[in-house]
Amino acid sequence: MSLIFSRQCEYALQAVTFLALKKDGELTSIKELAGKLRIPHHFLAKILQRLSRKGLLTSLRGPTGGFGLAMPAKEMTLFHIIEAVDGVDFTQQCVMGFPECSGKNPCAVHDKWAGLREGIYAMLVSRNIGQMAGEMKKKEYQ
Amino acid sequence: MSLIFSRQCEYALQAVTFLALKKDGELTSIKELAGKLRIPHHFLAKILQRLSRKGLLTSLRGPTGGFGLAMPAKEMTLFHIIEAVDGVDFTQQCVMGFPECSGKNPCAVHDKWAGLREGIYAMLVSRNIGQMAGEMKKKEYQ
DNA sequence: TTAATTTAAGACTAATAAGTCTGATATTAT
DNA sequence: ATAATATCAGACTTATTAGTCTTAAATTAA
Repeated sequence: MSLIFSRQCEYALQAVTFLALKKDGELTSIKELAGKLRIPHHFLAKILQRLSRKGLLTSLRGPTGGFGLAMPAKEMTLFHIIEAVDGVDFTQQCVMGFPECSGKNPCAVHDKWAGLREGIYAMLVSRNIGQMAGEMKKKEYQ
Repeated sequence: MSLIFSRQCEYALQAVTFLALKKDGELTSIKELAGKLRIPHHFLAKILQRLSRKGLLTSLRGPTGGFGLAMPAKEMTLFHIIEAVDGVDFTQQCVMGFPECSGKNPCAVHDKWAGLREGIYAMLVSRNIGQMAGEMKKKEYQ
């Protein structure tokens, strides 16, 4: 299997995008999120709690409780989420896994990959959750 | 964790590159490969057998036996190896994992990612094992 | 022919990611 | 106060990937 981000990370992005569609300050329960996004309830809970501890979400217990964005959606980049959930090791290692590969001793795709990776990074820091949510709204996902 | 290719796939690329450094038609044992590349012997065996079944390597049993490339190194692309080991699902799915995301109904990074993915694909089909091996030789890896 | 060496094959274990379950704690409304 | 509802926390199970072990079959050389 080839992939870039973990399933946890994908779920995180989807959940946060969903939250960005809500009114400012409004809280959404795990139950609603899990139901709408078809994500296992308790699994999603762990992910949201993690984002909460990282300061990306706010949470409140009890009835009327739930989760909400801890900052304006336009300020929360994809990179924020990915960094919090998966970490950013992919910006370091050799794609081909050659142990000796480095800037001083590059493999044959080292420089090419560095360029592509830079492109991925640029995408992740330039796109924000607000844009993701905007596209959702436009296409009438919900 | 963020990654692109599985460890099996990385090992495969390294092993095939090593084989490309050998004289044409020369066979190399798993023992030598595993030792030089620091890959678990039996794990590597599975990988090489798979590449063999896929027609990318030739193999021979017994003393003086081993594995060799089934085609000229210049004709074997990175994509050949990756396709054989990991498959090429990454060329299909939405990076963010949005289930509804498609060409008709793109997420906010759909088109941007399509471009980056195309760049990755282009790299994989344009670079061959001969080039990887050439870089190895030049930098005196062995 | 026999012993040594190597790939072939598949069952087995270990590590990690994904997902489930249970109980505690906080908050709200009755 | 009490019941209902929600997050919080952690142990637990399942699925997948990584890695190990054992035996068989093929090939070579003495």
